[in-house]
Amino acid sequence: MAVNATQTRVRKAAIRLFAKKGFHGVGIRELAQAAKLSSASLYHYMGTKEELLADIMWDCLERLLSAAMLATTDVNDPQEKLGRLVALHVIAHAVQAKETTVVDNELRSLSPKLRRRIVAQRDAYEQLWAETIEEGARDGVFRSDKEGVARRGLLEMGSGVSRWYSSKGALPLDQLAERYAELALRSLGAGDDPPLPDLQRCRTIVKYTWGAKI
Amino acid sequence: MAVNATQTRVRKAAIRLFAKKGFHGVGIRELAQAAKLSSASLYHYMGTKEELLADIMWDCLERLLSAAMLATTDVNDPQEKLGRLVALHVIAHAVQAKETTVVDNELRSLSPKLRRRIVAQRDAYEQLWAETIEEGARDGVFRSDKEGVARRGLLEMGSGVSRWYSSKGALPLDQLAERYAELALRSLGAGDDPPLPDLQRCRTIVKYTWGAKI
DNA sequence: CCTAGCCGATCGATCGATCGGTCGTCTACA
DNA sequence: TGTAGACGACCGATCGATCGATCGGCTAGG
Repeated sequence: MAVNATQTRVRKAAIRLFAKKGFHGVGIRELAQAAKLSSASLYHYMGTKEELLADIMWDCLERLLSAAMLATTDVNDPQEKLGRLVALHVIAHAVQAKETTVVDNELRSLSPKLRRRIVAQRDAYEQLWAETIEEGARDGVFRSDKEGVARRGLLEMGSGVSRWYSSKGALPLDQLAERYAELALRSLGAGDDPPLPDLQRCRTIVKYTWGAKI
Repeated sequence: MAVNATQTRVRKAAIRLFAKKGFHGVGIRELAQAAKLSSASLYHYMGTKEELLADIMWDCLERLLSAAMLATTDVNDPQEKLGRLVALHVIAHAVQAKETTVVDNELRSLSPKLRRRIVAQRDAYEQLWAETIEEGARDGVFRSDKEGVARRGLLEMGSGVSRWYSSKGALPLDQLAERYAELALRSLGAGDDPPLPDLQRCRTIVKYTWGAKI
């Protein structure tokens, strides 16, 4: 966790640059300049460059996971539950596009040891989706997705939002999330006009989890 | 276009390494070693490292575009047309996972000048999807997608296949493509049991376009 | 003898990281 | 209250390694 202003500056700069150019495309001198520090001082606020990357990814995934749990713990209906997972995923990927871009693209830049920890965190998040889809299949409201094709497809679809979403775009964020939830539920066979999730709650949770923004 | 064995070796090595580690994560010495050449000799078979990347991306997109056109020119029914686009996209991303990974991830590694050419090619490909969805909406078989949300979502969904598909996985390629076509058509509101595209034709086209494989 | 194919040696630049330090600010004790 | 000393924040200089790229020269088949 970033605890002071300078450390926050380093993190913010790293997120922005890693998202834009990729981990290996950013040098520490460039990072230092963006954080208004010398490259030497950088090392007062981070471990190695790779550890900084892992910290950023871990932090983002932790928030995503806790937000998803917060949004679904009190829900039993699989349709509402999955709708919220999709909406939350989309909203997070729209509002925190840079962080999620780093999480989605830079796993390969981590050494095996650090990567394992991050992958475990990601798997925990995906497990929430898997369970929800399974519940829905058991209840007969979703088609079976034993092989995880739908789960993977829907996750990728939602993650793609971070690649093109713009707050100045044609579609307000709520409608975007709604459309994706709709798309997802329909693709799981939940009928042509599936129930839509509690968007307001999802937005509130995102706001709470990441602080300010939105 | 690769014209001789050595040039092909360079291309193959570059595709494999760029897909695995990212453009900036691969040095020319490493690339040379993988292609069984000295780093100096590499430059007999390529321009700069960046031009090599652009060549690879251009080549892959050109094949994808021509395959998509080949698969749809004689089709009028928007459902069949989109089903074929999705199936082709998925099959190509499964069989040519490394190439498509590079195309999807490394646009940011290109300088503006080279990037423009590649983006134009990609836009032409996406335009095929946009037109097909629009036709379907005009015919009343698809929901409207004026803002391109569904198009973008479905493209990202299909592209994600290259990230996890394995020929040793639980699902045979045909069934995978079928499931994605199904998912896509349902999400566009084409009913709960949409017609499935001519998979055999899609596979044949992929085989023809990339040669051997599959 | 020419040329295509190939390489060792090497270029200047940049990489990630570390060194020995300076500069204030804060605290503890006389 | 005065001051010695510990400390956090920060940086210029520099480390060895590697980066992408180029050079001149060797070799073998036509």
